[in-house]
Amino acid sequence: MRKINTRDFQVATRGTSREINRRIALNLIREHQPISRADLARRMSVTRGVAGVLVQELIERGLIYEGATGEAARGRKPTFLHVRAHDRLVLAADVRFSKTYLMLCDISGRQHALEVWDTVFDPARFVKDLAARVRRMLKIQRAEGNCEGFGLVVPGMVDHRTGRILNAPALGWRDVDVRDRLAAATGLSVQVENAGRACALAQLWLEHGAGAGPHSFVYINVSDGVGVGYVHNGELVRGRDHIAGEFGHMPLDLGGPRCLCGRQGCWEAHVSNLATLSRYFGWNLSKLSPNSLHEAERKSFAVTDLVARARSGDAKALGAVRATARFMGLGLATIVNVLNPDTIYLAGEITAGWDLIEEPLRAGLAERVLTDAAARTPLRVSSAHEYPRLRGAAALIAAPTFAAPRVA
Amino acid sequence: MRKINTRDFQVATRGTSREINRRIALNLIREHQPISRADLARRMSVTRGVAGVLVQELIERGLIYEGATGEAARGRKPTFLHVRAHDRLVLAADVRFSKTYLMLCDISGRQHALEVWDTVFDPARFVKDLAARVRRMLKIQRAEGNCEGFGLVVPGMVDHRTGRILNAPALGWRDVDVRDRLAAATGLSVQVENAGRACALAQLWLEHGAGAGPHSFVYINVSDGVGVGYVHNGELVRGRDHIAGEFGHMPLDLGGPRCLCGRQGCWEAHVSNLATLSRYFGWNLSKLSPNSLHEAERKSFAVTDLVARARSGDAKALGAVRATARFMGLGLATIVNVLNPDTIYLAGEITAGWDLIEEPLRAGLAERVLTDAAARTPLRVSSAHEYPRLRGAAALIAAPTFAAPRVA
DNA sequence: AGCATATTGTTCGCACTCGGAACAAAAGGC
DNA sequence: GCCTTTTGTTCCGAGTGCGAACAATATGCT
Repeated sequence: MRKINTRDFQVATRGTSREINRRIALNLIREHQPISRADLARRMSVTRGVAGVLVQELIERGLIYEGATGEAARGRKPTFLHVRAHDRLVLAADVRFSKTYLMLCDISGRQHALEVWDTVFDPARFVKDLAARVRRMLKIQRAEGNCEGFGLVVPGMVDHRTGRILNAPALGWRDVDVRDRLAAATGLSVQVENAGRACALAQLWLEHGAGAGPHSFVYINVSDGVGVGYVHNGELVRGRDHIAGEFGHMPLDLGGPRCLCGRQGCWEAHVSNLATLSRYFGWNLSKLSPNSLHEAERKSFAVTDLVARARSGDAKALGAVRATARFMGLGLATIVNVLNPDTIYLAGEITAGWDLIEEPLRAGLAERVLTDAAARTPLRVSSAHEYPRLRGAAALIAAPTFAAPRVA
Repeated sequence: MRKINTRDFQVATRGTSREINRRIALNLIREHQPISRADLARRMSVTRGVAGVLVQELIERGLIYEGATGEAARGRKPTFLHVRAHDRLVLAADVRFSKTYLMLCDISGRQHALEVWDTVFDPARFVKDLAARVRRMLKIQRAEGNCEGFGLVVPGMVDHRTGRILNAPALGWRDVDVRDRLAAATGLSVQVENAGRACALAQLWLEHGAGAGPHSFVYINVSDGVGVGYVHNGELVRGRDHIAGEFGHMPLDLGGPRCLCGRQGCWEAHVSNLATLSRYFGWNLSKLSPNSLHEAERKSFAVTDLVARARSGDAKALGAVRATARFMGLGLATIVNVLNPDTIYLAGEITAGWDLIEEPLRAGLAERVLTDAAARTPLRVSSAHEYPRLRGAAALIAAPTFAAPRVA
């Protein structure tokens, strides 16, 4: 029951019905491939005649192709249809504090090439360097002129509409225009997005069996900070100022531990990797410099190691991990009470110890959730796909092909 | 950029384009009435021929009517079109702890009749009594057989799809089916919804100039508890278990004051009328019975009186009101960080003292909001329309006439 | 081998849609 | 009285889904 926005609507033309049905057909083929025209017609509840025309148009536009002939118990054998994906390439990049990742993949997220190097922090040099690597990668992979776009993922707040990076503390970037500069330097259409939201997009568009997945969910990545992406009705929620989903800094405890953002008691200050390690080492957060986590990293001791110690019988490590888990649950309770999503996906180093943390996490959740049904909200550790952020960057480019047409 | 749900989609038929454009036309007429066919055609960017057909069909369906002839500087004078509203009646009821309200109004929310009486708490007797009053009201108003539906608003969690009231502590109702019983007793189609969400619906569908209003907003009503409705993209967010929007019980302070829900530190426990009065009278919340608020009511001293005292120079009253305002701002900060709505509407007794509370409220908001832009999120005290909950109940029935058709 | 049956995929007429142009109707200015 | 302007209607054309008939292709039975 959506209200029509009378200041921004889309009148239906003669071609609107076709447009709608073509998109539906494309998505059904994507999720049930290989599939015949007749089967498609049955799934859409239209005649085979209509399905045939839709398929013809999708083939002409290069979105699908005819494959082998299938088997049938009786009657004429069907010709199978497939979505054209393996030769439709996109570029994806992920800028992090330590490293920058660049991947060439197809629109279903299958990797063709990958390159990793130390992050360049100066925006101008960053763009120049990245553009050069892009050109080289496209040349080596013989993909010049055959790349449909470039998705860039950044740890920070991003205005996806204008492509400006509003604030990325880990990189020291503030109000930097990366999209247009990168587009000019590479000749590609560039999309920029925040890391947490990108992961949610990857989950929505690229996960296997995504058709059967929920259309309203929250994706939570707990690592240096807490990255969150909120998808409602198959649509990423970005918000008026592009900050929607910033659950990391909601307070659990106004007088609680100091957060890197300068405030006290943020959820992030209770559950980030730094918070978990601090519990183990007895660090005093309010006296730590913002770079302490990277010091710990340099000492090459991360949450993954802490989980390993907890697993091998270190009671103090187990205690630290489970304490974090309880606070994770308490924060999730607010998310459940407020957004009441179909599913919550969890990611981050600490989820490697899911068997250790599930019980205290669910206890924390149950402690503050309002109904029994809500306490049973499915929690799923994000499937172990590699590079969810890069896949999200790819989804930025792939999604428009498959998305519902804008209507009414 | 919405993903098509392949398990629940709507194929376009021959009539889909017409359906879409008819709805757009209806909404444009509603928001710009009186309006001519030619003007409608210009606003829709279609030819006058198409607009003429759409208008003809809307007239045949009884949704609009032709009114007077307008004036024009030159040329043939236009015939004005209006949405038919004044003779399309709906019933709206609002059940509260003290009183139950029943209103007969038209689909634009204009009141025709109103009745108020002491709430009956036994569900069976409640339904029987309410149905009798409905019949009488329809008879007196000569509206029998001319009422398009019945919207019921309840203080508690409601499964809008099945019409079951899951939990309404103020009424002592738990898992009660009211909709079907009420539908059987009155012969009307009945819709049930939670109070906070109903207010949001009223704001979305019935406010004057709603066409110019935001399509993503949060409506917050602070009174006995905190009622919230969240509208995203012109659509009310209800959630998997129909609890979405329960911001009242997010923690500000895990060790904070005890809440009526049994937990500690909920936002509601900091800002409800009971919390505000407790600050003034020095009550100890953890020792209060759940009915303390009603005791205060019986003493006929409410937050409205507290605001009056604050205004007349009672420093302690002013302090209590402003302390609540700061906590309201702190909670709003989480809402802004998480949903980042276009606008936040505020309602409740304490907003009567908006000039007193705006400054500490905005200070609390700024304290925890992540960007300057977000701190500037428009806060608007809900326009002083009477009975927002009853108007919300009416909107439950009126909305389907104007909502966007389901497509793709 | 010949025929019935079953299934896939195509083709055609029909009713419906928007889009554009021509038209009639109604008003004011000269 | 005629021109100009604006509104509202009518018509035909091109594009749509829908149903039925059709051709193509396979299997099973006699």
